[in-house]
Amino acid sequence: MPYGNDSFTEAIRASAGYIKGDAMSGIADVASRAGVSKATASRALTGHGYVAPETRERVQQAARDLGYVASSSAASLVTGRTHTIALVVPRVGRWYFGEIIEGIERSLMRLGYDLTLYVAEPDSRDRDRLYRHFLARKRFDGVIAVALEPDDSDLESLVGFAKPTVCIGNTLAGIVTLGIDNVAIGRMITQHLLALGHSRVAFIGATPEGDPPARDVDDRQEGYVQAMREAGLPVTVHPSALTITAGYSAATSALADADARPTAIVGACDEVAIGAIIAAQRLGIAVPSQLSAIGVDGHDYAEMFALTTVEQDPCRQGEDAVAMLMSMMDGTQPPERTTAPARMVMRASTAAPPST
Amino acid sequence: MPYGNDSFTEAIRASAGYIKGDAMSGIADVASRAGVSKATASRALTGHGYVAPETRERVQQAARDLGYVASSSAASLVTGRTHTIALVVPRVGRWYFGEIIEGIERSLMRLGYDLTLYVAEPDSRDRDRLYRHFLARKRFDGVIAVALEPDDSDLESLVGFAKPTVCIGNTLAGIVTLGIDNVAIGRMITQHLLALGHSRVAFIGATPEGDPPARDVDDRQEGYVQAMREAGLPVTVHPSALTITAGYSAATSALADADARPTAIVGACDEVAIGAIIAAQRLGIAVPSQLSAIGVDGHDYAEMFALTTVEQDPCRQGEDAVAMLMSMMDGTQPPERTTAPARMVMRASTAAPPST
DNA sequence: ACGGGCCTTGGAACCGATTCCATCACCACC
DNA sequence: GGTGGTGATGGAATCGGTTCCAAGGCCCGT
Repeated sequence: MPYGNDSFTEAIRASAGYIKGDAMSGIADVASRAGVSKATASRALTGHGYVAPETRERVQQAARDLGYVASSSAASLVTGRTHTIALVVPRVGRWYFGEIIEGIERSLMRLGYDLTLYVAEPDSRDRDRLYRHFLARKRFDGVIAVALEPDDSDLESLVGFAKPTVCIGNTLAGIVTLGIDNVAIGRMITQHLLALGHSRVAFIGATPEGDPPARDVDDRQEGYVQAMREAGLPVTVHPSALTITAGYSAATSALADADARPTAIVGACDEVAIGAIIAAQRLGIAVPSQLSAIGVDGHDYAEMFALTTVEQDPCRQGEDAVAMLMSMMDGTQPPERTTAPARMVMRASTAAPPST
Repeated sequence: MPYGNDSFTEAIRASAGYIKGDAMSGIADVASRAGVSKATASRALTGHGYVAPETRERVQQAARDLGYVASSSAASLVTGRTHTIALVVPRVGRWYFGEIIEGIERSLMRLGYDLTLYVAEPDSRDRDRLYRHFLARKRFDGVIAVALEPDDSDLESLVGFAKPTVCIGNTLAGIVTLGIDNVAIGRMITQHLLALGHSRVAFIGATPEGDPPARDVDDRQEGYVQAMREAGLPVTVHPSALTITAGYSAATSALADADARPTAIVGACDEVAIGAIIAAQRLGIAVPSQLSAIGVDGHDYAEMFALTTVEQDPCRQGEDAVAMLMSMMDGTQPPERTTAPARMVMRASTAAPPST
């Protein structure tokens, strides 16, 4: 007798802790309990093809009775669908990424999809493994990538997977993209400060030397530079990682020289701007009367620090990305570039510069 | 001729964007290119069973030539292994959870495992779906759950999955658990304040009415209560969510009454303690001369706020949880309860109470 | 009454791997 | 020389679903 006979499998199941073969029944069990063939049972449960309503009900009842759960390996083997979405993020710690993840997760859960999470810094050596090994297995029906900075060969393999792909927060040629208009926002917040009368405006949050590139903040910086140039004002840029702590350090040194001190600071993101506000407080520089600060994101903590900022909704962007992916899987191609909404929120961290 | 004949599948593949059938070759292709049977090819690639070294090399070369990637659905169907770990967290935004996720992800990536992420608030109605639908599919070889608060029926199904399970940060009967000793830490930080001479010590961060329970902070609170009782001092507890913002609000009202104001605050976690420090600053209460604050976690921002705290390493805990899971899959049962290390870090947020 | 279309169902092929079992070669040792 | 053990390999069964195809029943229009 071939392996896999009943008593053998039964023993395995028992040893694995299943209750009297109650769990782990296959579609054949469901079919026989409902008095139909496997084919009909499958149709009844998946909803594909014709099944008499009365038969469907009987099959579903049988499935319920047995606690039947379809084996997704078996199903994917033949359908090619995994009901899984792969999500690639550079990190999970930052507020922005956390919000996106939660938005995506919530949507997927509603749709019955699993989320496979890959965390890979753009420059890390894990990245190669990610593309050649993990993504290459194609255990997903679609990919959402956040702030992705692939090199050419990465991009090639990404396209080669031939799966629907949506990128959040970064524009990549040939890939559907969703995100705010960072250049425009960089201009907008800078111009807001200029309109208040500031002329010594510094940008904090440029990508530090040696760090992986981050297109989104680079674009905001670009917007700042454009606005300053157009106004004929000098550009001052300070590198900083995108955390409160890093923003604090960068701002502390940026504010050190009392003579050349800026009267306003553009933070690459809210974390940086908040760090700058805290730095100013510690240095005894009043905000906003002596120093204005503005950020981008709409971070949870922005209101508490009375930070004027441009709010975006990354959670919503995650949900939208999922919706776009689903429509792509149905054959509808969304526009290659969607601009997510953002709106400026005035708070008490910006004001006219000191009259001196 | 049955469906699935060559020209048909070829057409499908072509329409899906594959390059000349170059990609998507099966193990049969590899086998025939290497001049061996499927069985031998499988053994050569998986490393199970006898294969002549020279043959193995030939098969591997053939696989490389064809860009062969095994179908994991097919493999799981027969082996029952998915090479996936399910992770259940209540949220991703908080620092603690983010660190754990990153630690787990890093370990799993090294091991070639995928991570499926489920975000489910303990009390949400998604929770039912999580247990009955998502986890029931058993598309994983093991589960890591963080700060899980399952009800009895949830727990029953969790055990019923008969898969290795590790819980971080919360003790559950019959489940392998990893985490710091929250009660002891609650006592320790309270006693630290008492030793400095404080007698009006308030705890901020009790679970607000109606919020899902959180055993870890409840235990810290329990430690605080024990220490206060032992010292014969009155207990004061303020509810607060576990964020800087919430801690700020809670502390603001806790510090409002200048007469009965505490001289020291125990934060349920660092976020709350930091919120309290900010609140004190805004109220013009000097830290630490007029108010001491202490937290738990070792948050990224703790140093910046000079916060005395008890550091833990959730990232490391994530890595350890993965290691425990792997050993369980090899048949080694780790101890049911492992206490993760934590150490107190003295900074400038704690001092003797004002002499008045 | 008959051909055609629509439901409904069952039998069997199929997805792509893994692994059991049998076979065979080879060597060692009694 | 025969027996036994180990290494290497291939054929075929198997995992558990999904879907193609054939077949039968029914209703409708002519």
